Amino acid sequence: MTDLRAQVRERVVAALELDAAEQQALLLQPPKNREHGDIALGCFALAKLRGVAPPQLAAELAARFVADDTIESASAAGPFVNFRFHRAALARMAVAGVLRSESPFAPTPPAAGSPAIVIDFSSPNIAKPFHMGHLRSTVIGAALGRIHRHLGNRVEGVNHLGDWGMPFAKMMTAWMRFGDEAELHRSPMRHMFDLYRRYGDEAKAHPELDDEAAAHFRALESGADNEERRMWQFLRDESLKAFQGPYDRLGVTFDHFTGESFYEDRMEAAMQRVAAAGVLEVDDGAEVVKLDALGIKVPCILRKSDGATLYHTRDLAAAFYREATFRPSRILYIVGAEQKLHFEQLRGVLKRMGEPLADKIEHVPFGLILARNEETGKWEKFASRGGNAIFLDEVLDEAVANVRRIIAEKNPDLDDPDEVAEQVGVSAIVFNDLKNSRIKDVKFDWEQMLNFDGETGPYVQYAVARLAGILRKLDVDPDAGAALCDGVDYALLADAEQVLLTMLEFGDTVQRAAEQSEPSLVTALTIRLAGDIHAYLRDHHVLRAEPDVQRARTALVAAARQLLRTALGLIGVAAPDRM
RNA sequence: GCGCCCAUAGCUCAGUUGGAUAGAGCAUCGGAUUUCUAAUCCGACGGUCGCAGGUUCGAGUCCUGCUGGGCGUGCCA
Repeated sequence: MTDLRAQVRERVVAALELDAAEQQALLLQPPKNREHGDIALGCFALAKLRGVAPPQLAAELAARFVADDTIESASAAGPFVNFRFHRAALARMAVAGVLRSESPFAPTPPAAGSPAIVIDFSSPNIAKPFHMGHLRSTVIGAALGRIHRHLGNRVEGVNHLGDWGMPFAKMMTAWMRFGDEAELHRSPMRHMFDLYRRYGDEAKAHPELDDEAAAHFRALESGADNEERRMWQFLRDESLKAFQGPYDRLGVTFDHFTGESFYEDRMEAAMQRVAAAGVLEVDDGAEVVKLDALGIKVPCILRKSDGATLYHTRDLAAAFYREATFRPSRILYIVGAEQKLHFEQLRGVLKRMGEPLADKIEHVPFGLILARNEETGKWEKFASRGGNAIFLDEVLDEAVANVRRIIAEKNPDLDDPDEVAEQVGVSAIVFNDLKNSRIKDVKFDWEQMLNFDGETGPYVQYAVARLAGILRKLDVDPDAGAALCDGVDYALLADAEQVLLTMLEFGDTVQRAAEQSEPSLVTALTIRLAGDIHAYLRDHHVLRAEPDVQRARTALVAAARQLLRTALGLIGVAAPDRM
């Protein structure tokens, strides 16, 4: 609620002549019960600083406050002061703010020379199909990228592909042992997935396969132009081609496709830096950095006893590279919560080296995707090897097909049902993933995922479609923007205060989403705004309204549609005007 | 064993540096459509916020212990 807060804050600071410390303690919040006012100040912290009782300070502030043409009143209620805005001012801030593309409703242009936010996300392992497990990192990272760009930050989105190391070496081993040339060229990803499962089965009985894989990895890392290298290149190319499908459907793009292999010739320099800092030790033949002093019991291994590099080695080289190339203020790693230790170790190594870079490393963890075990009824982690990995395309197709059925039933005359079904279906899956706090596990439930009633993507999209429908009937260009503000009497929108107040929370919400790396805050706001709109439209007709009222409501409808589209856009959800 | 995360309505979840009477959706039940898209709206039902202490004027929120579930725990990523 950037605008409301700022205005009240300014007035309170002036009324009470607050010093810097007191201003820090000034906490403005929307009241739980909106009948109290539009924004409230709990006087507890402030009163403590001044050594007076909170109700007394509240009363004093309310008495000193002078109403103006923006803030209508300030009234004390016990230890709280409730501020109320003139309804016209509220409407003007929200509706004109949106339609005139003012901050924070429109993207802020990036400031010259501002530091970058690097976002390491998606990062699937090559030679494996893109499955549900990859969805979370992909949509959370993409949403955070858009949110930061909206705020005017420079963003470098990096797909840190798993195209190096043992997982890949295992795939290569499977290929050399069980691969079928014709099959590979006919359906590369399918064949690779079969090989992957076969390796898993065979390795149980024959652990020596892992030794073979390790040998293949050493051969690849030797840099020689050999069979391993040719295989690596082929599988990498095929995988990237295959991944492009899901990325296109999700509308996700990257600035860089620098996978682990990119750091092949940068790891040596990174190792030398660690050695030069004097923190590298040899333990059981491996080169490690001990982190006990930082409270991390497990040392960070940077080179195996057989000389091969590891995940940590590449992440360290990547951190150095990104620092030098992008000059970032933050490097966000959108990686599952189960890898928390990995990033603590990475930070730990940098800390022990005395690198300020350590504080820029931010692991943004998220919960697992769980499947229901039909026998026990309990939620369990997906066993990707057990063959119950669900391909993303499969889920998207199912959602789209379901939308297609609903369209046939509810809106059979729609011009482009397949296109709309794709938009709505894919969005439903993305929306569902970004709905809850990212740290929560996502329970993969077909029934719930395909139910489009209530707090879902289609619910919010439907609000946009209703709003667009009204503008269409009015013969108003939905994107007319500022022109729609002409001659509007904002006082006539007093009955839309719930919608307006929610709209005014947008700026603060986006800000918090960026700070906390929590896109679900934006998702939740779209649900609330859509709900407010749906409720408002029930009792407030636009087409049948008197001319003055119609003009004001038209502006409101256009602004609400535009803001919903902006907010949905941030989380990667498209909003068609008809559905 | 140790470390970390989670626990709020039957289910899935919100709850903003601790603040006013703990809120939604799903499910169930009841109602609203000659009126801008009923993928909607309105209402009802539903809570010892896992348990026990503690800090505080005030705790779902902070601290300690416990219980239950999950994840992780040197040569995988």
